[in-house]
Amino acid sequence: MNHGELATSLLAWYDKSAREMPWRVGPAQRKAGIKPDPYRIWLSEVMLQQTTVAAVKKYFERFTSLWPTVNDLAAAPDDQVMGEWAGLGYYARARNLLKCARVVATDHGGIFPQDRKTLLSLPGIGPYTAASVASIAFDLPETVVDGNVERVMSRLHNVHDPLPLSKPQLTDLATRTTPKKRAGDYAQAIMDLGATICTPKSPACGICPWFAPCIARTKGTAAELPKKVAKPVKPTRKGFAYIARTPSKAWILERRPEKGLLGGMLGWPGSQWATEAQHEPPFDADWTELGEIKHTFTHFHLFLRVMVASDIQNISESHITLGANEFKSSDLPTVMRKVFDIAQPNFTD
DNA sequence: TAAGCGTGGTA
DNA sequence: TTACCAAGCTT
Repeated sequence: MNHGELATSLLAWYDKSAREMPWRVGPAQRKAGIKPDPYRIWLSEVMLQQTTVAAVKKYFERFTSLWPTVNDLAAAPDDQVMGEWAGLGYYARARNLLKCARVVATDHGGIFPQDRKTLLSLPGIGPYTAASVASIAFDLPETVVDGNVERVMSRLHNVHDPLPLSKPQLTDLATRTTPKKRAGDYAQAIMDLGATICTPKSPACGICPWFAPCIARTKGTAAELPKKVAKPVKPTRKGFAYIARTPSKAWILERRPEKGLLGGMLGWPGSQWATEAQHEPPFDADWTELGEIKHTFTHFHLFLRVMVASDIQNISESHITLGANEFKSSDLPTVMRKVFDIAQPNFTD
């Protein structure tokens, strides 16, 4: 089966089984002349970076409700955007999302550039997202290469070289299969295929539109591809988190530095996170230990002992105080929300 | 260039 | 319970 036939058979499958998503313009709608909104495509693609469709849906609805256009988002306050992103993870995405929105609003008159190279120059847009916006939003024949495409290509061509070493080869194979027409539908089709049929474990080869041409299926190696370089074991770190309020019942928090872990997010004052936990309170108080939370980040496990105190007056300038009307635990990154959930019963009024 | 960067679902 | 995994980008 040649590349043209591969694309044709995949598009035929997509025409009848495309999944519905809040940001998606389906194949029937496209044929009726409906074009996607580039802002919504870009926003969804940034949210979908390393994140499941199920997790993204609520955030996408919330963001587009609050900010229907890129100009609206560009005008939003940083703190509000970070708070709305809380829980979705990879917070550099939110910071770059705002930067990108402001570049598009200011330098491009609120109109997204269409070509892949200009898109690639924008904050938070890398090779995958540039190709996905160009193809899905503008129907340009660019090739998306995400984890799904890597997996599908490695199986279709029975590539046993491990990722990420094999990525250039898989990218080349994907590029040769991308059709000049209906590139947007094709990009979504191949990712749908990876997400629903050519899954990491137990692929459903029996109902795959590429059953016949798939070499790994023929050889019986589909489920073991793609090979990946083994990842190192995650180390464990420990620390303390400190929750307290002022006499007027305002919560005492801090804004984390822009760069690094949970950059730009709200958090509770805490100790260093190290091999052994060290009690390093942010201010003198009668601290009580309430319990411990466990949280796993991309590259380490964390145990935090939750300490509480009341009626704190000696606040430093590095702290942020938020009254009951201003503070929402949903503005916190998940690890900090876990800490709050332990402490909250101790603060009844 | 390889490491740093979240979270929730799943087996 | 742990390890793996998901529509990656930045430095």
